[in-house]
Amino acid sequence: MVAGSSRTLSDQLFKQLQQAIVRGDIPANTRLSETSLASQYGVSRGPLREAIHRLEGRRLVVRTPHSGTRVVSLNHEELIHIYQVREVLEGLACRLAAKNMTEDQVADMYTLLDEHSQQVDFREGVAYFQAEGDLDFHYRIVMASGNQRLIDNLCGELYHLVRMYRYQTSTSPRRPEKAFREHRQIVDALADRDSEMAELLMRRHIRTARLRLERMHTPANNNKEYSESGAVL
Amino acid sequence: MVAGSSRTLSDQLFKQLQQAIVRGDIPANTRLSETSLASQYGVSRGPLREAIHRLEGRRLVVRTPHSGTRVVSLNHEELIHIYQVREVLEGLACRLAAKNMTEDQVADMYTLLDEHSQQVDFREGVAYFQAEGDLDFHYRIVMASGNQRLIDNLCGELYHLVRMYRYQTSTSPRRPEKAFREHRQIVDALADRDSEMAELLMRRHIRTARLRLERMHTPANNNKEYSESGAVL
DNA sequence: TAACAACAAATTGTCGACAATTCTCTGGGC
DNA sequence: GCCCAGAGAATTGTCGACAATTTGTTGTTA
Repeated sequence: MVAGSSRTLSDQLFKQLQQAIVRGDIPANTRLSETSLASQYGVSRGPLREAIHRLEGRRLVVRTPHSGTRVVSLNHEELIHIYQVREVLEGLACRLAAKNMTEDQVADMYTLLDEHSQQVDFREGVAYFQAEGDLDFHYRIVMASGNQRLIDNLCGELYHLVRMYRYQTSTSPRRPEKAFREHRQIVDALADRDSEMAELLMRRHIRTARLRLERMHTPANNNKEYSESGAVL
Repeated sequence: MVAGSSRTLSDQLFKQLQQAIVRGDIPANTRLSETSLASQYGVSRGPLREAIHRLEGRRLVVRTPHSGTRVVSLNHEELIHIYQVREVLEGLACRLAAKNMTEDQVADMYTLLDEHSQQVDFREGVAYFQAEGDLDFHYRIVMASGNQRLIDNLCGELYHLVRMYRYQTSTSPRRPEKAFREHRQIVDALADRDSEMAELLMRRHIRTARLRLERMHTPANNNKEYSESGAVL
């Protein structure tokens, strides 16, 4: 038991397993054996079962009675569905953030944009940095919304799933710059306290990503799980 | 063990407890003792703990380590937050339903409207019928969206919470008729396959309910749980 | 050779007991 | 009379063992 010293074993296991799944250490569609995992983490089956049940609540694993639990594996359609939900939820987050953000938080957003503007120029490893930076960007706006339920939905569930399924946007290498400009527009709207515009821009920003996903839909990769790779926004 | 014969004890307990909480048989903020509940339902603590963990995933109970779990109790602000999320999610559901609904489903919606139009006239017990009918109306649209994640979010979580916290709209007795007209407009948009209009109307419909909630906010009832009563939409 | 049935192995579901932590109540002191 | 400390009780957390169900295999039969 090395990291994440929570109060109870179940909490520790929950965090460890969640991190392992999101980071890809446990690949999608992997079967989670209770006995082997219990011995692997050096605990009994009781706390491990509870952790798995909580992962099920977060929709990170799927459980079938008497049969076993598997790490969630999204097909093309399910990923599109997630982006549809994400579009409206982040639109709401942006609208609320425009009202509730402090001036300091707005200033921090501009600082973040400056950091990203430097990274966009580097072609090496831009996918990874841009991906993490992008999630950071969205993360901050959601946190500033002040709506705890919205925060839980996005940061506690959807972002984990999105992080699992990042795609290389190989068809359009100029996408990072466009995404960056969109980010700038969004922050400008936040600074202006223009909540309507902020919601509209964020929805369009994510809708763009979804349409890109939909375009790479072929009968071949339908009903087929994706492998982890690059960034989409 | 009388009803809801699921495959496993944990499933049965989960459904029973969820129903008991939503229907108000177990009031909000009630402390759930594992031992007493276990003996009450005639099972061991193991399955009951797992059911409670799943309820925690659905956000119907709140658990504090080593201290116990309580039925969720929403204050005014949290209920507003739920309606904010509901507004955008149901807007999305309506937009998708306008595209995906079959002609038969549209016809069923008109049939449902006819049934409601008769109930609206009855002043006796109109709150209850209107409340259930309203949830039925929204429920069908969400189910027709075809987005499973959206369905889970709304029907599996938010609706249960909304059902727990229904308010008597005592300030405006003419609200049911207005709500009914709004429902009719929404169905018309669905029939026209006008997804933009459908989303806009549904969002406005729920926003109206939220604004009514916000108006009945006073310092007295802030941070105070509400009791179950009538309908808001 | 293919299909079906019975058996065996593995895995999950359930239970009761023990350990650790928290809350409460009582007693003493200021 | 009020506050703090400590012991006790109650509740939750954890564990190992047993029971029930599913799955894979093997053997038989058409």
